[in-house]
Amino acid sequence: MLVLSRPNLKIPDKYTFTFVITACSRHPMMVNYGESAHGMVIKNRYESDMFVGNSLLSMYTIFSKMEGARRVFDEMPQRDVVTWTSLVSGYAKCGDLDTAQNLFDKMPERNDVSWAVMIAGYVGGGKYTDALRHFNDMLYDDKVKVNEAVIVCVLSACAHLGAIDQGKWVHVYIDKSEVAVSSNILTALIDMYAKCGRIDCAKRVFNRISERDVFMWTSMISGLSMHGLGKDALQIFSQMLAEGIKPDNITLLGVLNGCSHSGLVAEGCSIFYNMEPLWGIVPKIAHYGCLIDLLGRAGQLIRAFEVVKSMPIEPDVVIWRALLSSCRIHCDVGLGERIIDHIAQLDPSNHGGGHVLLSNLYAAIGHWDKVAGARNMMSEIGVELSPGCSWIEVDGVIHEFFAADRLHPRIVEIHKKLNEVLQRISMKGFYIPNTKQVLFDLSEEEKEQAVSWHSEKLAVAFGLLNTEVGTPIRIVKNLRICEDCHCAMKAISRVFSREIVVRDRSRFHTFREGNCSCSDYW
DNA sequence: CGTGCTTTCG
Repeated sequence: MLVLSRPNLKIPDKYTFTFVITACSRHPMMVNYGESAHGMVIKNRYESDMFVGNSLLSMYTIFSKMEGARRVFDEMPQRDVVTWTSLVSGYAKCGDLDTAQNLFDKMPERNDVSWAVMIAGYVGGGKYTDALRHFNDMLYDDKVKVNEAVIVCVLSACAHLGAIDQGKWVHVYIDKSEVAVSSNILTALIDMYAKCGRIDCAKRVFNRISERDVFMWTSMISGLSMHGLGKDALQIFSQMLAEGIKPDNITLLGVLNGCSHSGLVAEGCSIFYNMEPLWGIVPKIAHYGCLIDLLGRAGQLIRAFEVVKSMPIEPDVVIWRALLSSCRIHCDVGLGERIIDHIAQLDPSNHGGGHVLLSNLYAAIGHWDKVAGARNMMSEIGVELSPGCSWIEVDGVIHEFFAADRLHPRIVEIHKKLNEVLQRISMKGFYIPNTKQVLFDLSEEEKEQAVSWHSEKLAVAFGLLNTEVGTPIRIVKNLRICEDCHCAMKAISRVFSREIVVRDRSRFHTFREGNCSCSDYW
C-alpha cells in the first residue's frame, strides 16, 4: 500500500503522477497501486491536468476496467484527441465495437492513431472486412496520414481474408507513401503473402531483408509450414539458429506444424524434446497438440495416446480433437471410442468438440446408427456447430458463401454452374461423390445433395464463372476441407485446367492438374 | 520532463 501522507514526504507533482500511472499500466499486477495513485491525484487536485487524466484513463482501459475509464472520462474538465482515442481503444479492446464506433463517430477530432485504434479493434474482433472498409474511409480523409500501425493491421486483415489483391495494393501503397518500411511492416507483408497463397512473394520479401528479427523468421517458417513445405521450413529454421537468433514459442509451433503436415516425424519429435534443453522453452499445450497431431497423422496412434496420458498439462479439446482426427484418418474406431470414454470420465460437461469428430469417424466407416447417436448426444448437450464458410476475392471484392447458401444474390446461377461442373468431372470419371463426412443421417441422394452445397464448392463455381480462363482461383475456408470437396477440387483443376488454391483452417491445398500439394495427407 | 495505436500462433 502507498502511504498517502507523512510529514517529511515531498508532494509529487503532476509529472510524477503521469510517470507513475503509466508505469502501473505496464504491469498487470499494479491494479491496486494504480487505483491508490488515482486517489492521490484527487487528493492533490491534479485531476484537471489532461496528461494525468489521460494516463489514468488509459490505465483503466488496460486493466479492462471500463467503468473506471468512463468515470475518469466523464469527470475530465477538458478532453483532447488522446482522451477520446483512449476511450475508444478501451471499448474496442474489450470487444464492444458498437460503443467504440459510436464514440469514434462522435469524436470532435480524429488523427492517425484514432483511426489505427478503430481498425485494430475490428481486426482484433475478427471483423476483417469492416477493418478494410475503415482503412478505405481513412484514405479519403485528407487530414490524416496513414501510419505503421494502420498498415500492419490492414495487412493482417488481408491475411485473414486471403485478400491478395487488396494486400498487393497495400504493398504498392507502402512503397509510394511516406510510411517507413519497418520490421513490423515487413513481418506483416511476409505473413500476408503466405496466408494469401503467394509463398513465392513471401520469400521474395524475406530474402531482401538484411537484418531479420525473430518475428520475420517466424512468419516465414509458419508460412512455409502452412503450404506443406516442411523441409523448407526446417531449412530456414536451421539457418535462423545458425545466425544466432533464438526461437520463441511461436517459432517452434510453426516448425512443429510444418513437420506434422509433411510427415517429418523424427525431425518433429527431436525438436519437441529439445525445446527446453536447447532453447529454454517449456512446451505449452499447443506444442503438445502439434506433437500429437504429428504422431497421429503418421499412424502412430498408440504413441500419440501415450503422450496425451503422460502430459504434464491437462489435455484440452484441441488435444482430443487432434487425436480423434487421426483416428478418423486411420479409421480406428476402437481407439476413438476409448478416447470418448476417457473424455467423458474427465469432464462429462465439456466434450462437445469430441462428439463432432466421433460422429465423423462413425460416418467415415458407414456406422450411420452411431452417427445418429452421436448427433443426438450433441443436441442434448447443446453443441454448437460453426457453419462452413468460404471466401473468394474477385476484382478486389470479397464474396462470402455459407454451406447451403441461399442468400447470395447470384445463387441460382452459381448452383446451375456447380451442377454443370460436377456433372462434367463425374462424366470424365475423375469424381465420384463421396458422402462419408456428411454428418446427417440422410438418404444417399440427400447426402450427395448436402455435400454439393459445401461452401467451397459454391465458391469455386463462382470463381469459374467470374475469373479469366487459365487464371488461378483462390479460396479461403473457415473449417477444414472435406474429403469430397478435396476430390472435386482435384478433378476440377484437371478438367478445367485451373490452378485452385484453397486455404482451410489448418493449411494450404494447391490443386494442379488433378493433384494436390498436400499429397492427400492432411 | 508526461498521455492514445501495430506484427509471428491459437
